[in-house]
Amino acid sequence: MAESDADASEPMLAAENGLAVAEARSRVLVVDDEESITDLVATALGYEGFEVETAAGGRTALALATSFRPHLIVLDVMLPDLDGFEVQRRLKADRLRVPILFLTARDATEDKVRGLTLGADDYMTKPFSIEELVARVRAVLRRAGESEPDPRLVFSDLELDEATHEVWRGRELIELSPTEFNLLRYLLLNARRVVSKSQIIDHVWRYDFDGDSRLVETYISYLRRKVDFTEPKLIHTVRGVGYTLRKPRDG
Amino acid sequence: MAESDADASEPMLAAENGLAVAEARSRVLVVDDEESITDLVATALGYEGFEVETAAGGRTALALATSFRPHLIVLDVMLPDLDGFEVQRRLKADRLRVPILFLTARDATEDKVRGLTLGADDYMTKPFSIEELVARVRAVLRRAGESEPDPRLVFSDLELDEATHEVWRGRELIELSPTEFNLLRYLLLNARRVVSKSQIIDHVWRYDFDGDSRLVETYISYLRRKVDFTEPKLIHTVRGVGYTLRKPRDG
DNA sequence: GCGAATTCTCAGGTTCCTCTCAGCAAGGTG
DNA sequence: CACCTTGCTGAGAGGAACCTGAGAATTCGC
Repeated sequence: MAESDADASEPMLAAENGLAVAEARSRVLVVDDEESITDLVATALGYEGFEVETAAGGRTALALATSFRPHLIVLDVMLPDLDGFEVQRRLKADRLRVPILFLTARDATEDKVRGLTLGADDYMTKPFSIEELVARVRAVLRRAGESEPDPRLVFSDLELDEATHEVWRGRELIELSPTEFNLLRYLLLNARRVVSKSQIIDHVWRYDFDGDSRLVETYISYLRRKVDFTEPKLIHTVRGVGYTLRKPRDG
Repeated sequence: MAESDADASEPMLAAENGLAVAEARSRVLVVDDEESITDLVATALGYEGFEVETAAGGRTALALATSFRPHLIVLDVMLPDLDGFEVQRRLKADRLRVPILFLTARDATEDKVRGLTLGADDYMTKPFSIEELVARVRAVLRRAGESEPDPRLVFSDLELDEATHEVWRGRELIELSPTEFNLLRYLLLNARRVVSKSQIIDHVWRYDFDGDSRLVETYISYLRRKVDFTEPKLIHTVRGVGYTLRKPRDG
């Protein structure tokens, strides 16, 4: 009986699947007064391997900024006590240089938030999709110099660059709409694994989407036409279960 | 990039039964107001080696959550007192982080259940099949306990991967329909053990299936044609009793 | 605000799957 | 062997899951 239960000393990186290898866990602070939002974001980021702390207001956030020392703050602009910009100002005043990903209501913004994308900071409008949030968190950390995985997702001759938002099939550059891009990225992140339609909806669509999950079929159809027009076919239906990226035959 | 190499020559030394390695018994709490359901699920999970407790309502469930300290809760959404989501909310409020597998009626879903496949949680629609429930319970526990390698079931040169839904016989990739896949998984889980046709119906088909158990013969026939076309034959009939996976030599 | 791009809904068509049945094969028993 | 029981498998009806084109609704860019 070989009892090597200690630890799998062989990291055995999952072959083709470019799945998360042990990175030094980045700490993320999530600030929003709606608990459903902090829950959602914390769950998603926690599952992605981040160390997460949450706060419901600006003052708590400032306190945690010094004790938890996050590498990034996901910060709602609208807060009951101090608004997001005020939090940012005070952090700067305290010489705490930490990049911020702002969350804002869909309409309000435009002017105030513009200019944020210049520095290390970025912003997203609510409601957002989980996959997009995760992608931006990684992007901001990458810009800020934290070590983050290569923003290139590759499977067979299909290639997606998160930084430039370009997609290639072989030598051909493909134009995708935002949703198509996000769906393809999700499939690439889970290459070879079968993902169900509800998983897709949960990750790729905005969290307030309440339509039919059959919409996924339509977008798969779009993707097939745009990126899977050639052999080998990569997008496969697993009837009754979901979809998967897979090389046909002797993968 | 070279095509996939490696594997292939793996010695396949799971000669003996690739059956469940003894895990520290996980505790599962099953909550449903129909006793027939809790009975069914509790029996099945108990037989799979889980320590099981049941509750008929939300309040009892909450009480047991603290005293029984389950690793996972199988929770009906529709309950007489507190509904499933309320239970989830209160657990969170109490800082009891326990993953939940929700059970919902077949139609009701889509709207409220959305978002559950994000983190550790998951859901199933009623009526379900026992094997699928067990598979999901394991999947959720695996996710919650941090990633184990791909859940592969192996017997002789027959191999089934639950994550990618791929089935191999030797080097050949096999296409299976959902029911065929579930049946084969059940046989693999019970490798070398003889399972009767009624056991198969009870575990692999939805619990409200009321057809003839001779249907199993048809599916065994399909499986033989697809995965047992070569020596050594692995699927064997035990006349008057049932079926079993077995290598011809031993017996 | 207007046109264009994108997202989403819907329904017809298609493919594949499930399940039933019937006739034949194989094992068991007198 | 004759007979009976049990299992095997091909054929096919009906249905479920899926695909895709067309167009309505929404959002975006200017």
